[in-house]
Amino acid sequence: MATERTDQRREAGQRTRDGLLAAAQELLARRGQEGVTLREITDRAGANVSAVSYHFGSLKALCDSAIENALERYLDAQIDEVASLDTASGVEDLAAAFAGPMMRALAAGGQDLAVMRTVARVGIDPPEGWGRLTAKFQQSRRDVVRQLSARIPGVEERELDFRIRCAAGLLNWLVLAPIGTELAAEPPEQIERWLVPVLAGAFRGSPNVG
Amino acid sequence: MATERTDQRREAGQRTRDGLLAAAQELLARRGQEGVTLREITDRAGANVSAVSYHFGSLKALCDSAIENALERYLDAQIDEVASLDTASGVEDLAAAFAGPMMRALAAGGQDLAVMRTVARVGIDPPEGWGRLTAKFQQSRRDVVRQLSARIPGVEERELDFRIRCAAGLLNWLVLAPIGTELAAEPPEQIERWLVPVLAGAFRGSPNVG
DNA sequence: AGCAAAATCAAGCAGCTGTTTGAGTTCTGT
DNA sequence: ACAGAACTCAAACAGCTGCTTGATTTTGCT
Repeated sequence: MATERTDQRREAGQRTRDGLLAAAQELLARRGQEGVTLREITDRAGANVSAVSYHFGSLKALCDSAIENALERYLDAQIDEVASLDTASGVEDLAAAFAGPMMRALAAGGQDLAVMRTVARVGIDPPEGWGRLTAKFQQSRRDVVRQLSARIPGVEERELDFRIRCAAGLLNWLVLAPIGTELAAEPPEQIERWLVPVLAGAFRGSPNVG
Repeated sequence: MATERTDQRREAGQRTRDGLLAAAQELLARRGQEGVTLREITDRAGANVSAVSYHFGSLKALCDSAIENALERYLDAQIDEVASLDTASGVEDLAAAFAGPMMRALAAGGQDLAVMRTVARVGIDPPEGWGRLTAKFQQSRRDVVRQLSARIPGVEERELDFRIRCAAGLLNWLVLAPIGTELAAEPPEQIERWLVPVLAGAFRGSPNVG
């Protein structure tokens, strides 16, 4: 048979590897890096404890992988959504695009929400070595600064950057705190109808103060 | 001698009790409830491990006490500051008063900031029984809703309540996330000059959208 | 069929976790 | 002076932590 044929050993290995990643992400979202336990992950994934050492080297490495996955998925989604904005669109559209991935995950719940929670927790306790994604992270912010700068003239870039980080922080908070769960119980249209004005207002700032 | 005379035993007991509370709060602020360790607290406080059982009953009870202390100090400060607002003041003044305690703690650092971090973490992982402070917490929010409602007509109270919780979440985020540390390096006037417009903008929402 | 790589497994390791215990010290009231 | 309360302390406890080990099973290749 061709060497390209399905290698059942490697396939099974991939499956437990993915299961460990999924279980780790779920628990990271729920309790953060400090509250994650090796046995809890392996039990949930139906794997042996030594599978973690075998596939990832250590629990920390597994968590780092899970975090990196989550962060990359989120950043890609946000970068795409902001980049696809029409140049004629307003601040509200930018806010809606910026918050899009988070709002959808909030409404969807499940694993999507777990990914967002993991991302949000990383914003509080950043892992030591997250070098590979720092560039992508800063790119995302620079994209939004540019888009925002085109829509809100007369505010220097450093301040716009601050406002964007505030908006990102607020989104992270909504995903983590109980208020997010309450909000998720509302119909998705109301999430957007309530949240977008707040974000847009934060982007614009006070009208009378410089 | 009078029975009011200094009882050195009880005084010493109070001192280790307070030391344990302070150490617990410091560590709660830094690593959250999951990352706090009995021995780390007692080492930092220069006390014996069994002092925790003796004075509080358990590690969890000690943490609950520390959290309750922090939350009460914060809520009292915020309620006072918002209540002392002039009725002629605007949305920016309300935002400044609302954010006052947090902003000052951010600029001051040290133990004040640790208290705020503990408060912020509680917003994400609320302790099971925080019954005593639920009332004070809701009172604070109702006060701000009333003040905000007087300054922003035409928006229903439920939505104003949401905006206030967004503002509170943003403040909590600033205290916890690295951006807050960066912000604290700036002069205190700039913290206010940047943050108040964002909060006021979030309070007002979008001008063109209902 | 036979060999070797890939993957899984139960068992055990040292170290840390919160809590308990019983003896010890320090101070107060009588 | 003495009884007893208030407090501190070292030592031990069972249970959990992440990780390693050596054997075993499963699979692919010749």
